[in-house]
Amino acid sequence: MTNPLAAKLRNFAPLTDDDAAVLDRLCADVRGHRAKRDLIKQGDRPEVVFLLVEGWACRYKILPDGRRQIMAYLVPGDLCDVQIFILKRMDHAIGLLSNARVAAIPENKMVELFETRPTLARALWWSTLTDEAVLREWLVNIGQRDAFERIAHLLCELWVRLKMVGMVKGGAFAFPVTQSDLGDTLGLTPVHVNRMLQRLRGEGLIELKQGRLLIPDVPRLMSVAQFDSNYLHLDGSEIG
Amino acid sequence: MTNPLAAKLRNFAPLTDDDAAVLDRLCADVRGHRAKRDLIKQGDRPEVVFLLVEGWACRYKILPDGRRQIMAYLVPGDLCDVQIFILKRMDHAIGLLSNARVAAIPENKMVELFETRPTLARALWWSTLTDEAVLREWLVNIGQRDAFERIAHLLCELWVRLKMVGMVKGGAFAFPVTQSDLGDTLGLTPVHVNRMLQRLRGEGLIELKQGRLLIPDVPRLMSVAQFDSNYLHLDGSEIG
DNA sequence: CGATAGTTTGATATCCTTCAAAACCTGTGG
DNA sequence: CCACAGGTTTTGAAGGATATCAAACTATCG
Repeated sequence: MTNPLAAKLRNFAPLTDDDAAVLDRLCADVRGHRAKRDLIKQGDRPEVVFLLVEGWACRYKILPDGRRQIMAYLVPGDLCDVQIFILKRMDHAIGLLSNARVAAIPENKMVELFETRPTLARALWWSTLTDEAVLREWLVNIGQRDAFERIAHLLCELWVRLKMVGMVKGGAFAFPVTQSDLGDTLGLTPVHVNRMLQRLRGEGLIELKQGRLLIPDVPRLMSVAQFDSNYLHLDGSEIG
Repeated sequence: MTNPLAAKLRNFAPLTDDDAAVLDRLCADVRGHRAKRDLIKQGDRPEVVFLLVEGWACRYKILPDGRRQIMAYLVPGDLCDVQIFILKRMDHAIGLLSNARVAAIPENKMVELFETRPTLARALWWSTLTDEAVLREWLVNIGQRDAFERIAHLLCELWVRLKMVGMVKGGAFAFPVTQSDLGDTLGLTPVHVNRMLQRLRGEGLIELKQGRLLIPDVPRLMSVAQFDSNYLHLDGSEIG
């Protein structure tokens, strides 16, 4: 299978075969992990950069009283924390939402790449800047939209991001996220998430079966969500 | 007055006088601006990096139907978007919450600093990483806490951040944020913000007069907010 | 000193939560 | 290959936090 990070970065700028080969070599150390395991825990000292090759993960924080907030989804092609070595301790955890294959990239390889590969370096900066833009958009989502729009908006974003790495097939993608997870990302109870998903299905906006999510009419879902993909900065891509 | 950026960065690592002088020279082009003006608008092509020297600003986004979400506060010492030149267009705006003095730093000066001043470069990376951590914590705040805790948490954060740049005097700081602004940052109506502020005052947690906010008992406010300053990564500082 | 922006108050509506239980999957082990 | 276990989804009823609307009050600034 082709490297999902390369696929993603090509949405920013073209890469040479040489660049792509460098990215492949980054993934020398790929391992399989089971769902629900933590890749890093809150308080850990960061030792490597993780690259998700297959499966889904999330950043999350647990409050003292047990409430959980998910702050990002990581899908294939996503790196976590290119710069992380500057900080002494993780202020949040990264956990797996599904079984996954994950590459661990040591600091020195990362530094070397940034120093010797300006095109790739720029593309990686682009990807961290858009990660941040996604975070900002999630804040808008929770802060301003009601439950129905919130879920719709998140699904639109995931559709675009998975499209970038070629993981949307026939308008559908694998969706290993429980309604409880959705609640913890959107600041809603699982019960209410359930009712809103029913409404989305009822209105023909999504179909959900056996862990795959189908969006029959993407523009329609985008319009109910007031989704505007600008924040993903896909200038160099057909998806926009 | 001493450069607030230098003050801030010293919470990460000690700086030499030489380093501080470099930072001072960055602020060659400082201008006064009036409250409510935008420093940059959504869709603009970024041309300079802004450094807030005096006053407050915020990042915000306006939805098509007029709802506004504030996604960050910028206080003295805060830079916006060190890396911004990689992106073609701003996906959000930066507006002033008060009259302010702002330095505009051209791209080449910024690049030069990163290439010739490794200590400062590391400190600036630290500051952008903590900006991101703040954004994540805001998501936790809106997603998981109720209105009362949300406001309390935000005020604790501002207390710490302003303390870092020496702007807390006698337990109080200037607070030019309207209740409407607060509503737009916390996903609440101004009416409800008003009632929660009354409750905070009623319980003796804050005092608010003539645009200054006093926190008589910081640990107590932190405890009602479940505030834990870890996410600000103040390892090298007394504030923690 | 008037105009404008910001704060405060009250009454009513609603979205979302809470609690509790039933139904439904999915994977695992016998 | 079936049966069971645990997690996940679904349903219903009732309560609570926050929104909405509208108006009065109070600062602030030119």
